[in-house]
Amino acid sequence: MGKKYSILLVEDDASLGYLLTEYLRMKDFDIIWEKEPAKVIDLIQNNRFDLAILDVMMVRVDGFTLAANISKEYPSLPFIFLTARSLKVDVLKGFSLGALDYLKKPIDEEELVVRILSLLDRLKRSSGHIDENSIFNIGMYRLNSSTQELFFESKVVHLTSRESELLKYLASHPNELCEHKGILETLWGNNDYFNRKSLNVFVTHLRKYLAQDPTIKIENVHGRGFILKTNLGEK
Amino acid sequence: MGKKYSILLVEDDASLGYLLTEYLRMKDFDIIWEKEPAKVIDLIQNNRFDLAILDVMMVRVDGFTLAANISKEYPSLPFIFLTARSLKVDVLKGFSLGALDYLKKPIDEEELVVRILSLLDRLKRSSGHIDENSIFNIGMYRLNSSTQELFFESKVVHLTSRESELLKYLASHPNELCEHKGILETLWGNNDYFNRKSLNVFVTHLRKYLAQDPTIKIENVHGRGFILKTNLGEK
DNA sequence: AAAAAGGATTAATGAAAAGTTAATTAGATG
DNA sequence: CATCTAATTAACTTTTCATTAATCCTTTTT
Repeated sequence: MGKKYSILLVEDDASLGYLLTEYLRMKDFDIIWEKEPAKVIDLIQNNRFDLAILDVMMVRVDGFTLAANISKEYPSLPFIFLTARSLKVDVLKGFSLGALDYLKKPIDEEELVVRILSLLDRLKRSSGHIDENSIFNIGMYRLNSSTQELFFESKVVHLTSRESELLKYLASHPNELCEHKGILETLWGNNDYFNRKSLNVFVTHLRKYLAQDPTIKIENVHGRGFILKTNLGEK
Repeated sequence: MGKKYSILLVEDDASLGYLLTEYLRMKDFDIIWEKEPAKVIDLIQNNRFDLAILDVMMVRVDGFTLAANISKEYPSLPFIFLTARSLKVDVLKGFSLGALDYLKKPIDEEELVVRILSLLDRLKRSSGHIDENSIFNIGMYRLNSSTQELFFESKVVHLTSRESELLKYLASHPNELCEHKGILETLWGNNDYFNRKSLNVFVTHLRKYLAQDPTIKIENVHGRGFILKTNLGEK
């Protein structure tokens, strides 16, 4: 399955540190807990982290200074703050340093986890990889792109992989123009005359499958691409 | 001079809505405040937003349901929740619906702004293609230059690429002289006798499309270029 | 006022794009 | 190797749209 996310927790408070470490580990993160801010840069140098969680109020060094150092050396490492200080000026400072979130104590572990996952999933997605979501509602149809099945009322049609990929692509951007280029590069890896011809064939296939719901339609924009329109005729 | 971010605020509480609208507008966001959840989908259809801010507890519809509807039709529109309910289960639900953040009342406006900016700046960076401003209001018409659609009342006209590009160019400089040279070089890449003839043909097309609103008009300035005049007849 | 240049409008043309159906190729499976 | 399946290619039709042409109208210049 998906690889574990790897997280660096910098927290000099023993009980909170222990609690979070255990909880996050239970939630299937790879987590390293460092109590000593001075050792952090070294740690980052020798490991690959997806995210750093920094306490703002630590005894030896404050989290802001630490964050500044980290992002100077490793600007691509995302980080969030954890803090008892919920002074407004601190929140603003946290974000101005480039933090992706700023959580106030008392920390709710579950909330921490969903915030972390929301952040990391989004980062992963934006860094080029396709989203894993496999169920798409398309008008009265439903596509399961991992089984390549298209449901309508009680019937099921098994799509071929190309058909399914194309429909998934369109359904991921409903009511938006999907340019030829984007489609071809995503599905075929390149954009040449013949693949373009292929694309037309698959659009025809999909239109045939989707013909039973008049509120949706694959439209062509001459010379540009296709749009999957939903909600046609709604007021 | 980066482009303004465009934000949809859905909030049925008049005083909070007013406060946030004014504050965000002051902070240089383009903001549309909608009190009526039922009208939201329509608004999204007719505008381009960078972000939606949804109140969770509204009288008619709850924000979660609204969010679910929005992200079904427009999954690429990012949204965050704003709420008095800080029940843990709600926070979790909010994120599970795909929210990018979940802010608890009382809202600190400054914090709201830095969180919004943090989100949007990151989205912009990651999405590669910053959705060029593609919606233009032209009198009673509305152009979506990305899908090449021109809306008037409930009707839609599909423009050709040239028509759409030209109207976009004119609408980007309303009430200003657009010189032949500029138009031709932008749309055709060069400025010769035949392209100029072509330009005239497209101006005629656009005039025909835009004929139903007497408050706008494409005027010619002899020997120089064209002007898209808006607000004609207003005092 | 006549001539010349610019502009508006409509229609004809031709090339490219899209749509469709069918044939072919390639890859898998047994 | 025979069979099946799915992607690609081919062949052909239809549609779309930018360009060009033709004609008439308007503005500017002389």
